[in-house]
Parts: sequence; C-alpha cells; structure tokens
Amino acid sequence: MENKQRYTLGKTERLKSRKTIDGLFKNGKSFSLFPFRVVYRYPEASASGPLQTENTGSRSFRIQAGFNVSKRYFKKAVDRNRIKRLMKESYRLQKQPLNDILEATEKKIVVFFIFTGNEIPDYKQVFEKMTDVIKRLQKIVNAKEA
RNA sequence: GCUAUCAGCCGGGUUAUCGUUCCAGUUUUUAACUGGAGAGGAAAGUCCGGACAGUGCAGGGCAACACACCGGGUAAUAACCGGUUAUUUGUCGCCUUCGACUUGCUUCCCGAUUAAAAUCGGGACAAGCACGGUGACAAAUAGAGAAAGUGCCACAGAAAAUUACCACCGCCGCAUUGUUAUACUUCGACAAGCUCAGUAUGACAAUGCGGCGGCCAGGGUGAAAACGUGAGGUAAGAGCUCACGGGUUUUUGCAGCAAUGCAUAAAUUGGGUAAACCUUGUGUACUGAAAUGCCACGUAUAUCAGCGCUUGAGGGCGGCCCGCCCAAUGCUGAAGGGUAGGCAGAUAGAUUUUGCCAGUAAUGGCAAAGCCAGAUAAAUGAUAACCGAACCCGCCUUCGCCAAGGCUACGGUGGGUGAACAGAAUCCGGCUUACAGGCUGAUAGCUUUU
RNA sequence: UGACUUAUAGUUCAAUGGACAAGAAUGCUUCACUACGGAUGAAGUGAUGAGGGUUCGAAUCCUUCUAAGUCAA
Repeated sequence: MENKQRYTLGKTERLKSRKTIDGLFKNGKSFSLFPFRVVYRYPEASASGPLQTENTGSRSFRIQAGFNVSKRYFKKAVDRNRIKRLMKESYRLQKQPLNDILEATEKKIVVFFIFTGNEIPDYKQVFEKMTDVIKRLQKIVNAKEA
C-alpha cells in the first residue's frame, strides 16, 4: 500500500471540527505567501485528545487541512467553489513530502489555507504556489524539530 | 426567405488517469475493493403565498398591516389564467374638414394696445408639408371612492376652486362741461334791449368720483381656468335658450355568468392629486429549520443591583385599553461561567416521467411506469486528448444580377475561437432578476414564386 | 440559512410630512495678502447608488435591481 502512493483527500484529512478551527485561529501561527495566507498549529494532545484519535484511526496521515476563500473578494458562490477546488486538488497531489516529515518526527499539524487574491487563478498558478507553501511548511517543521 | 415583438423549449458530448459524498454488496470489518447514484432554469433575489414546527387559542373595543374591475383556478396567494376599461408605445391604413381634437407659414376680418406702425389674442378662408386626429392589430402598465370630509397645487396669473379684483352694464348721489327753458340784473358791453354776458333753478347729454347691484362672458399666465363651436337673447352678459357635439350619472332594450359594450331616453356640466391624510368593503395570532424534539458532554442551586411574596412583582396578552385567569426556593437586569458533538426534523412528495381526456388558458381528472442529490468549514472536481452547435477569415464552384471591372445565395474545403448565466443547504407554488447560442409557434411588415 | 437597515460634493452632515438656486463645514485647486510659510479673504469643484412608474413636477412617494452594513443558537 505504501508503495502504491495514493493521492487521497478523504473526510479524515480535512479540518471539520468547529472547535479545532476556533482554536487554530485563536492560537495558531501564520505566514503569508501570495496569494495564500497559511495558518498552522500543533494540536495539544490533551486538548484535542479523544476526538482526534478516534477520527484519525489510520494514523497514516498527520495533517488536517482546511481551505477557504473570502466572500469579500468573490461575491459569487461559483467562483469560491472553483478556487477551493483548485486549492484542494493541488494540495492533494503534493502533500506527501510534508506528511513524511511529520511521520518521521511523530507530530501532527493543523493547517488552514486562505486565498487572499483578487482574481480567479489558473490551475497552474495555484499548483506552483502550493509547492512553495508546502516547502516552507517543511522548513518550519524541521526548524521546530531542531 | 428576412426583420421586429411576444410566448414556449433546449442550454455540450466521448475517452483516459487521479480524486470526492451517499447507498448497496463482498472481504482479511481501526480499512479496502466492486457496483449504482450525485445541481438548475434560474439552485440566485427573498418580493408574495403555503406545507411543517414551536408558543398561544374566555371575550370585547381601538390601533396596525395588506388588498380592492369581472370571472375562473388553487393547499394558498395582490403577485397565476382568461376577459374588460383607461393610458402609453410601436406597426399599418384613412383624414386634414361639417365637427367637441391639433398646428406654423401666406391672405382677410374683429378686439386689445399705440400718435402710428409693429406686436398680442380670437375667428374665417385655401393649399402643401410637418404635427395632429381617427380606426385596426400587438405589447406594456394601471384599476373601489375626488358627488363624505381635510390638506396640497411652487413660479406665473385678476383668480388654483365655488370667492374676491380690473374691465363691462344698470340704478342712486355729488362735481365739472355743453345745450335748452324760466326767473333775475350788483358790476359790465352797446345799436339801450323780450340783445349779449352773468347768476339761480329744472330737463337732457357727456366725463369723473363714490355707493348698491348684475356678473363669470373679456383679462396675454399656466401642467391645469369653471363643457366646446355657432346662433338667439340681454342694460351688459352668462347652458340663460336653441342647434350640433364632448363628459358624468341613471332608466329601458339587446349581447354577455359578470365587469362591460352597443342603442335609447332623462338629468347634469362637477379641475387634479387617494404610489397625501382618509372613507367604504374584505382579510390577517406571533415566531421561523440557527424553528423544534431527543441523546451525550459540561458549568455557578455561586456574585452584585432592583422589585415582590395574597394589600399581588410578574405572566398568559404578542401594539394598547377593558375584562378574565395563573401566580411565589419568584421575576428582571449586570458582569461572568459552561457547551457549541450526535441523531431526528431531512428528502415518498400539493412527487417525477409518459400517454389519454376536460378546459382558450391557469389548472384538473384517469392510467401506467419509477424512486431521482442529501452535503454540514459544506460532496458533485482536476488534468489531457478527441468530437463538436455556433461565429470569424481565406480559397473553389456555380444559381442569380451586371455598366463585363465585379458582387453573391447554396454547397465544398482549409485555418482560428471553443460554450452563456450560474452551485442545492427544510420542502413546494408563483413572481422578479442574470443568461453565449440554438429550436418551435403566433402576430405584423417587406420581398420572391405560384 | 433566516430577519432587517442604510445609500446625497473627496470626507462628515443638511435639506425632508412634494416645487425656490441641492446647501453647510472640511478637504483639494487657483488667486490675493507675506521676504517665506501659516492664518485670513475671494473664486472654482456635484450622474442625490442604478432602472422603471405615480404626479403638472420626485433627493423625497411606489416598485425592481446594485452596493455596504447589522442582528441571531
């Protein structure tokens, strides 16, 4: 199975709990990399305890990710859905390296991607920017480790 | 065939790889695999109406809100369907005069003004154009009451609603002037008088001023001026009367279920505004799925302030009053503390598709077949290739036109662009708004052929 | 998702229950004053958010959109 290298993005890998999201925005750290703003946080074992372990039963994924687009810049629901789908697609195909690092260090991370641009992007743009973001997240995780 | 308007309908497809939600099945049941299903005509706006849920459900009055031609239809609706009336717009036809409507140039007449002309207002006439009128058709919008009452109608104008002003006319009074009759002679003229002149009184006429009355006909304005035009009539005028017309209300007859239309007769001549207040009639409990019920987890039955405990705080009671009922470890507020997970609601229903029948239609009835999204930081996607409706450009062919230079329908071929508006969130019905392109139908116009 | 509110000069506000010239402050531009600057004085600067309707006449009344904002278990 691990040799097969699937690129999935199931329910368990998405950020769904209102409580963890509130905690993330309250206590998490963030950086901006146009056109994204990324908020991340290492969940405390005690605080996020029982629910978290129940949901991530497989233990093969150590990231929970959320995606959002502001209603202020994109009035139409069609445009917001389009951008969120592009972000999800590019994240899905590139998240594996970050997961490997977290696997090695036995850590979990909660990440939230917010799109801050003004125009509807191409898939290529989103994909390239997402690679940059993933690289930076890897650096951050390594630095924290060190 | 083309154009315009209106109405209805459709609104990309295939393959590959990777992924997502739900359901069913299988297995080695912390998971994976297989199969199936997975946005719209507007899912949008939330402008109306319901279903459903919770609270409430002695009663009366006031207030508030909504609606208002007629008929039909519906679970329900002012927002549907059909008809009707009015207004506006568009297309086409007719007319330009006998007329209530409309308009400028040229000619004539009348009136106002003026020293005169010019100018302004009204009327007549003839011709052309614009404008306008009228009829048919289509579309859009609107629909109780202005004759119950109140308010408002800037500027301009005499006046903005039943009334005043100017002007006009009648009567009375006063003043002045003129004519005439009678009487008189203080002062005068002279031809010495029954003359002229002067004074007084009376009559008539004109002018001016004042009063009383007639009066809505004239008064350049204005969006709108007290029915229009003509004639009679009058002191002057006036629907005061008459003729021809316009409007309103009512009677009768015919058509229609009705609104209403046509004809007839009588009365009447009234400004507009109710998307100003209002009057009349009809209707309306309030709150909305973050409703609501259940399960799990957790906290503070603590603190402070106010009121009240049968002499009644408060609540039912929603905006108010009367009235009735309930009411004590209570009610209200402040600052804080906790939770923010799951299930139901929630997808089998005013249901979908097809066919037939009734109806102009909205809609209704019957039969058969079917189950057709159900997410919750929120699925239905990404990438690539091909096909593609439609559009643009080039070339070829030739029907047709032709001034022989060319233009060009249809067809063929090559290249390019490559689907618009837009994403369910409890569910339905209607409306509104957005929408590339295409199809169908109706109406109107133009053109061609028969 | 549901229930609501508001849109007037660059900015903050008037006008309002219908009609006058759509105004005030401030800002900006120009000129004057000053050796220069400030202060002061003068002048200039508007699609009443958009479309349609009612009316003789809409910033105002009715209606449909657009934008911004508020509330909630």
